[in-house]
Amino acid sequence: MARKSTEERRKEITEGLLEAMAEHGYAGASIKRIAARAGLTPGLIHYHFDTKQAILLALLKRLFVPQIQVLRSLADEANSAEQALESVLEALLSTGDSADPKAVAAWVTIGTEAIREPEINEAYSQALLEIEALFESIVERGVDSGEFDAGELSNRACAAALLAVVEGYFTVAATCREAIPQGTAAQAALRMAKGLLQR
Amino acid sequence: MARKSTEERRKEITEGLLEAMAEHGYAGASIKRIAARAGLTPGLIHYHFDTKQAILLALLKRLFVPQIQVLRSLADEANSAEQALESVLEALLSTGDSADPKAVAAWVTIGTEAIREPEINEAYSQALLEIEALFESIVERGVDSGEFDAGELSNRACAAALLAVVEGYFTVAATCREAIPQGTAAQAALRMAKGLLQR
Amino acid sequence: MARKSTEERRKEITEGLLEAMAEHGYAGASIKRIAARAGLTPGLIHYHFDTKQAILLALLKRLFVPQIQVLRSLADEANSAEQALESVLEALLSTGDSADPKAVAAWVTIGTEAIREPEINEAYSQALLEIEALFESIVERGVDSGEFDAGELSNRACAAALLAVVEGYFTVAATCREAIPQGTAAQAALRMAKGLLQR
Amino acid sequence: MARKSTEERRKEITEGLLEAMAEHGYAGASIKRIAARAGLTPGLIHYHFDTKQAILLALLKRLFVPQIQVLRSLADEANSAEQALESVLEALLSTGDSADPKAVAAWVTIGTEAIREPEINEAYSQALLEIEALFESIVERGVDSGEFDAGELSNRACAAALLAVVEGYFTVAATCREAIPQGTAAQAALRMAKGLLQR
DNA sequence: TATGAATGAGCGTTCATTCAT
DNA sequence: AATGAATGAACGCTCATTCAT
Repeated sequence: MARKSTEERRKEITEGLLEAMAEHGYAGASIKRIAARAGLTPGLIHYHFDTKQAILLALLKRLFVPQIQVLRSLADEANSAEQALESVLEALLSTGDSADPKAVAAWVTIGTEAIREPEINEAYSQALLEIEALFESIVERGVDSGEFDAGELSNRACAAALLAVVEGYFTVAATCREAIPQGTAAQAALRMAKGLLQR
Repeated sequence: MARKSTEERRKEITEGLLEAMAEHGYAGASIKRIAARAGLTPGLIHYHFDTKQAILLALLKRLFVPQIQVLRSLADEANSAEQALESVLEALLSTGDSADPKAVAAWVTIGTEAIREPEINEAYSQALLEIEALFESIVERGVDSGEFDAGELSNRACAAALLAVVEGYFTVAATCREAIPQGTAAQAALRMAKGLLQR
Repeated sequence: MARKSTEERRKEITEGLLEAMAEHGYAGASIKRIAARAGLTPGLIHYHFDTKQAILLALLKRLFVPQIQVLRSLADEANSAEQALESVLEALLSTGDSADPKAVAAWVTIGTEAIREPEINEAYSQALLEIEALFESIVERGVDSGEFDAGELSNRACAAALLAVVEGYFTVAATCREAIPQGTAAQAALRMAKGLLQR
Repeated sequence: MARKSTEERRKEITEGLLEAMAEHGYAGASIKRIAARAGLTPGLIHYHFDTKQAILLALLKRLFVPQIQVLRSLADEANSAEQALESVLEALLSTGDSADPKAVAAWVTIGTEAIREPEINEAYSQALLEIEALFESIVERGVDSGEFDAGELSNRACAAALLAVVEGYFTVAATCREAIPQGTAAQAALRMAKGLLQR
């Protein structure tokens, strides 16, 4: 086995978990399977990660961090709150609707682990809260500019609703793709968002 | 141990799975733990269920069937499509928002198992499709009566969006309750639904 | 595999540990080896014992409890403190000197585990303290009757010294039998004991 | 890392084993832990020692050789056999009673490894036999000078008894310090030795 | 000398399932 | 209908040792 740096190996291993998890779930993604997917020997996994959970946390980070950065850029570059909303939902849901199914399945699976593993919960909750905060900033911008009106709801409650829409499309896409008419997720979400925030 | 009918035992066992799953996830809900929660001996579990997966399917049914019946009644009894929408969302999301967290966690967990277990997927997908069909019938009723206008979206796409909202609130509630301002889920969902379907 | 009660199995398993430990030490006495010695399958070990350490504790008890009972009887039945001392040392050291080498090796091995495992330490310490207490009661009896005189030492310090003699013979017997001229342990120990306690 | 001579490194490594063993026992003293305690990298350990067992042998030597030399000097410098006995027991048991607990624990731990590892057994046995020989020479000197009388026991049997006392105090001190009233070990041992050898 | 990635066997433990009672 | 002992495979993880660098 050619020697590589820990950073390279860690990337390969999280990728191995992604693939193993898509096929077998988290519990079924055994160290042996992760290793096989990554083309490594099982013993090496624990040289680079202390625990299996640590791999999951690394995968969560790898899925989330680039995504949230893209979303923030899109929001920043938009000329209006409405445009920001549109491009963020588009970015999230053309993924949720049609793009990398493995990543979506992994995201949903991580969410389920987060229900009862405190450390996973902390990281996953933080991710959800960052997405929510992004939505809230867009809502606030729209309210300030007069584009939006949250009615009786707080900006935060609106942001939570938008977060729920996105997470919900992920869940449905991962479990019952046929329930979502192809290509309608982003459009329907945007329509709901505008309805939620209309003057 | 006094002998009980198979039906009573099956109910106790699915309840045991619900509780064990809330604490340990599906993989962690061992037969031993399920038995302990149900106050039974491990050997008895396999007398009433062939496999662990069969218990999960029974739990899914137990969670879903009464719920969909209630929802259908609410929709039928409503005087308008809008009122049907309101009472259905209210029924689903006052649950998703504040009611039995164990049931919500179990539902989300079952969804994740459905990603890769064909038999679970079939049952879970059918459940989602039934909820979607209910939403679609409400949308159709509203469109027919002139209350709603789905715009460029098909009735089905609108129903899928409403399904996503509900599932999304469940997921977020199960993993990061603090992300949802208390008591706003049903109201925000209704606002989105009306925006989605406004004339 | 014929079905037996837990109590029978637990006895077989502690016996398996005794034998595996004599040959491989505690760390080397793997569950697999214990099972093989006991003629059981590995999975069954953990049905009857929660942890490997629990087996060690059970073995400690099995080695110690009958022994201390015998010693107490011997002391009680003796007509004088001197005779009590003689029969107790004889009982301990004809064992330590020549009898079941596996049991002696196991005892010494358990002692070493007791250095750093708190639960083992508690049980092993209690065993040592019970032996010491027995010696102390004999010393006290002798002092009271005028047979013995502990000089500047407390009765307890004398008991500790006697305990050390016994434990020391065990250790030397387990590691370097040739260092002890055969059949001299009990006699030499008694001579030392009398010297320690002479008027 | 500045390069150091092999001899210095070997000393650091045996010291690392001593500390790791005090906390985790021999089996639990992994190369990684030894390296960490010694402030070295794991790979380097096997540059200086072929096997883990070789480190244990080196540690045994490091603990034993300086000690036996001191003891021999003390015996040589004494004006009488009795004085020799007194200073040797004092040197051994003010250690066993109160001094470096890590070294005592390590000594006892090495003894247990010696039960079943032939190479360790050889080295440990030799150490015990050298201590015994020292005691035997003191006994012989006393018998020759008329200070001592071994009675029916051989000089060797007396030496073995003294060895047992010392080893026993080590064991008890390592496992159940509270069993030994502080500061009494050397005094009680000497009283026993004199009793053993009295005219 | 020194590093730390890599190996593969083995560890204690858990598990769904079976089945004699 | 019920018990709980029994099975054997698989689990996450640790390990002494090797070796390319």
